[in-house]
Amino acid sequence: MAKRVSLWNAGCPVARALDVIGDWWSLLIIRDAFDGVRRFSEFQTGLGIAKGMLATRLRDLTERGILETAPASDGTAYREYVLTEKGRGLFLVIVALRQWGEAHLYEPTDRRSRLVDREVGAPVAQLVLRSADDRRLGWYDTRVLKPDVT
Amino acid sequence: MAKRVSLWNAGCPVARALDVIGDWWSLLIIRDAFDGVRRFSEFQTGLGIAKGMLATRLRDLTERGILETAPASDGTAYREYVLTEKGRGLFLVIVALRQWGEAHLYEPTDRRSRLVDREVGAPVAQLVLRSADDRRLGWYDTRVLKPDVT
DNA sequence: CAATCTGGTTTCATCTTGAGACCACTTGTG
DNA sequence: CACAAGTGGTCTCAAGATGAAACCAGATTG
Repeated sequence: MAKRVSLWNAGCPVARALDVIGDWWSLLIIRDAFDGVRRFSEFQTGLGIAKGMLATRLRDLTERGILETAPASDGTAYREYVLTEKGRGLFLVIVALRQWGEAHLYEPTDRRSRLVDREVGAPVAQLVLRSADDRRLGWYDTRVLKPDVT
Repeated sequence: MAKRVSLWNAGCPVARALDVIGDWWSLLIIRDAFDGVRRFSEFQTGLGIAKGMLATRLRDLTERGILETAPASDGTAYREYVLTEKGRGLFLVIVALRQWGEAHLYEPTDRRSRLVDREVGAPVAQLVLRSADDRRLGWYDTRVLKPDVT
């Protein structure tokens, strides 16, 4: 049996998150959804994903409460896929991936999309992790506490 | 041909990042690396991953400059896998996933690991996106600028 | 120096993915 | 209203990816 392993029962939120959105296409679909893509065919042509894959991904993401379907906003009888509150919560995951990609995967001259402040049009600031009392924290300043062994 | 699609050439840093670390196991390996795991067998038993998979993942991550090998720190002749600077750059991606998981995938009563400030032992603050001039930004305050069509 | 541990590689069965044919229902066009 | 085209899928099949387990060489331990 080579069924894909499930991480759902891990006591680690990272593992559980990856169990839900950790596959090849999910985050790309969600990224496009943030960019305003809503229709099946838009996702399909934009991502170049096989229709079958897209259909199952959209169904899974919907079942997991990350997308929801809505009647088409243009008045036609078709459906649209829109991010739920839970799905919109993934915004910072996408931003973190984007900033890492920008910093480590592109040459300065490479063309790439940029995330800008809608109001001013300027690139957004780098994400920063802070402590509860607002000190700047690097990875070496933190520690993962295992779940309480109640 | 059902070869896995490559996203490397996308003009989108999110896609390119997912091309590098977007598969099932990579981020989990990296998470464990942040938690101090270094040895093959430690990764293997900790993750419950098949040895073959782990071997190829470690090789890929090393080739891609996210991990590097070093002589074992305990003086034996074995090797260790350690995050590079580029790999450590993924810290905020892991944190973002963790915070999303905590917020949306757990009941308040569920046992789970927590990320704390090493110095004080208190949970870290929520990540926040800010504009260049330090205003707080939500997803609706931002926009993705397509690459310049030079 | 024999037993065991570490860090893999290989093999095989099964699952997932990608590509494309096919289909029902909706819309647009005349 | 009739019909062509568009939308949103499902189904099938070949090939790639994954998981489990056997196997192995070199390092370490007793």
